[in-house]
Amino acid sequence: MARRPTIRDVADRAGVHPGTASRALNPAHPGRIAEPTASRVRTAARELGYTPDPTARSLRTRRSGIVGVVVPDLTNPVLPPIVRGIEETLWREGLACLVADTDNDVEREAVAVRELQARRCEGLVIASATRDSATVRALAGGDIPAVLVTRDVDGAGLAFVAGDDAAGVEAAARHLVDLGHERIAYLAGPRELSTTATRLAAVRRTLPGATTPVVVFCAAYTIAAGRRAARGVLTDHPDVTAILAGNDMVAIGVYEALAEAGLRCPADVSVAGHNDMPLVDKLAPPLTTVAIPRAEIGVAAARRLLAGLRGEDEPARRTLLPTRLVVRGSTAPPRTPAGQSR
Amino acid sequence: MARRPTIRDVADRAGVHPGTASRALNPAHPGRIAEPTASRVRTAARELGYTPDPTARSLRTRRSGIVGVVVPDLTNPVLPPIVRGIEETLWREGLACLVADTDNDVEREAVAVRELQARRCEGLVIASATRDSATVRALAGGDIPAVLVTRDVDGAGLAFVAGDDAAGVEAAARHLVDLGHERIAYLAGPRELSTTATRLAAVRRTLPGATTPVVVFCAAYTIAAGRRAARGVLTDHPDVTAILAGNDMVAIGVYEALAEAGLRCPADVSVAGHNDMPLVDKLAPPLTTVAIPRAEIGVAAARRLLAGLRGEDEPARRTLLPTRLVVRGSTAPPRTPAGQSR
DNA sequence: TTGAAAGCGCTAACAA
DNA sequence: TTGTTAGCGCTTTCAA
Repeated sequence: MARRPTIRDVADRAGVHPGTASRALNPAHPGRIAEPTASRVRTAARELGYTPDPTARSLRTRRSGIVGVVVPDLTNPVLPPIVRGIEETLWREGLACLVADTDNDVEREAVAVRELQARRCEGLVIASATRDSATVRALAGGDIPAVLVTRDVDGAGLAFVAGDDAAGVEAAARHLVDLGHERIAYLAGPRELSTTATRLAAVRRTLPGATTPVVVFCAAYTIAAGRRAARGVLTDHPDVTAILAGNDMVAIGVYEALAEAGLRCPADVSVAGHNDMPLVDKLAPPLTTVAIPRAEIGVAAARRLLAGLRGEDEPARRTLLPTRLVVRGSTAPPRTPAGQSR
Repeated sequence: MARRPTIRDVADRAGVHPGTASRALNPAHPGRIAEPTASRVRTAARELGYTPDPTARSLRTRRSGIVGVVVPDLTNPVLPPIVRGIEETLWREGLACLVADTDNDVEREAVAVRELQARRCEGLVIASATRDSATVRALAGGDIPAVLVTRDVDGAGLAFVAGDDAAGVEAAARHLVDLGHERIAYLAGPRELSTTATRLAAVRRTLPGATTPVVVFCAAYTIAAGRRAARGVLTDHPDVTAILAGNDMVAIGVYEALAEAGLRCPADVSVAGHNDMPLVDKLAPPLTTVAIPRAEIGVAAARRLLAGLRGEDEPARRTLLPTRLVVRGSTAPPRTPAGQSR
């Protein structure tokens, strides 16, 4: 037999009707099957090496067994572990992941979601390109469940799973204050990301009064943007003794700006980042940063989606997983007495 | 209309038969359609917001429009850019990627391939867990085309796309020799990977005679394995003045072992890596390494698969893309006169 | 050039 | 408990 076996072949071999064979192979469905019959069918299926055709099954059941995963940039080290967590968890439940990389482009995000829906995916996990994505917002109340990871979208009202950035940033800010820093700059990420707002709010909340931070927004979460922003801060606010960066890439940009300015870290300026991406513990100096539970975020997002697929109604709209401040060599007490400029 | 429009709805609206509507929407097929009719159908489709159901189409055409991408570990920084390149290229051709992460486990690799085939994927792009994967070997001469990326499988005879590691390693080795190093150690990767063999062979070819290298295999491409291997080398061969590492993670392990031993890089020992992974240019010292064209490898692999899908017969079984030696601060001339021990 | 009809492989409602 | 029948939405032969 050249073509692959169908349910008909199995039924013939077991001497039953295709419908019966189908039921025998898909238990727990309406219409119990006598054990001897079921066993005969299973044997026939095994002998033939039968695997149900997912396409035909999908057409009939209107379930594709496919979940769409939309990410802004697979190259961003935060995302692969998350995708991995999603993928493993879903795969274990018999769901396959179609992954789409939008390259941080809203247009491509729209195309990806449309394409995914055309392919009848049953659910979506999305790390959106921007916090005001119309595409994502349109998903709310749609016919398939969607879960946002890492990046929330304003007013979408969708399930959201991420690390508890606020707590992490708060710990980082408090750490700097405890070291004795009084002039702290915060290099926020790009305005179009929800993470930027979350982290910035946490900083503002944690550094009140005397230690009111200098805040500068970076155009992107990149080394170059961080370097530019840090240059500005060092020029305009020479009394700053600590810089809290929106993420690790930005923090590395700060390292570069400090080197350019002939300043040393942490002797002259302390620096802290966010994400604890690979190798930041090997930098000179090793970077103090906020570690986020990447794989767990992926797993939690997948679980949340599975709950949505089962029709469970929003048990928890927001799931924030614990983050952890990792203190390394880039933060130290300010060298100069408080209040004194360099 | 609650349900999504079918070809029937389009046909009704255009006042034609479904078969005609189908042909009008899929041009270049047998049976030309009169332009006015075609135009009417297209308008109707547009007005209804019709998108063909990929499931039904698949069932009929026996083409799923899905390609399987199997990777050993999405967390390995080499892979995401490759996956991205594959995914973008394929997506542009209307093919979607089902991504499976095998966690470097042969068993899971087998399961993933089986599952992917059950889902009727039309082709596979695989970075195999090991160079002797029976699963991958079984794919040769199978009914769907498969392309190997980065990691080859012995005797599989499948299309293979990767960076030209041999040339890269050769350049690195020659660089060390040119600097004046005469005792060079090579810390090879795990034996079960084809990259290990390729790179090692290149080293052996490049360092003949007097500079015959000390070779040690690492249990894995990790920092810890690199550290262990380097410790051994430093103890057993104190005259070694340069260490070429199987990849960047191993090189970082070497950095650690040197620090433990109170040796400095590059003053006491030069170190070079492979892959040019993110941030190795920010290490202390910045790592000399071989850069591989990651995204391009992904694109090339996808193109190769597309060729296979079109039935083009093996235009080029092996595609090796140019690598580039990036010289940074971790390599320098040996401090001690040649032949003299530290 | 278009219509008619069949069927991809499966499952679910209904009947026996 | 099992068989019968119909049909998911599409494409593609065959006829007209």
